[in-house]
Amino acid sequence: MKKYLNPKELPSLPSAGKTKKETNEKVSFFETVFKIARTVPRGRVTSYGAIADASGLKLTGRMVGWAMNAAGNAKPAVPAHRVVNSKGELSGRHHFATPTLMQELLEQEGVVVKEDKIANFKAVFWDPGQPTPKKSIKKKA
DNA sequence: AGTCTGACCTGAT
DNA sequence: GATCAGGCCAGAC
Repeated sequence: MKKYLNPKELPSLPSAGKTKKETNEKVSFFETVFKIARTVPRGRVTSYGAIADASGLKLTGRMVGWAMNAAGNAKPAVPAHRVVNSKGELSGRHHFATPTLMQELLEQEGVVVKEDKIANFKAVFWDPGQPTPKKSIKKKA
């Protein structure tokens, strides 16, 4: 539930990367997430958790989704539409320019979306940490 | 410095 | 099998 009683605006969003001192060479985890997100080939989708794990950092699914927010501001554009939750649902579709844009983009890439969910999620799933999917979607350590 | 949020995930009931 | 609750890290007020 949102407690934003004050309609000031959306909850502060990091400046798409350079939140602190951009003068510092230390890059934000945002770029890391973007880089992995771009690793997903066309027609494939991945999950937030997978990116978080593949990032090598201690990032969690929330951080990934959060970073995806800045994805729209990142350049080149990050294929956030290829990133869904572990259930294969287009959880972030509502955050796109239009709630249907995400599905449209996926369909354009050949991904079958049904009821805001990836039809053959297991089939189109792509693990950034394991580019050679055999059969197991879960890649427990 | 403390609090709250966040496009989530996993385990437990 | 479905629903509930907790936990996770990082950033902004």
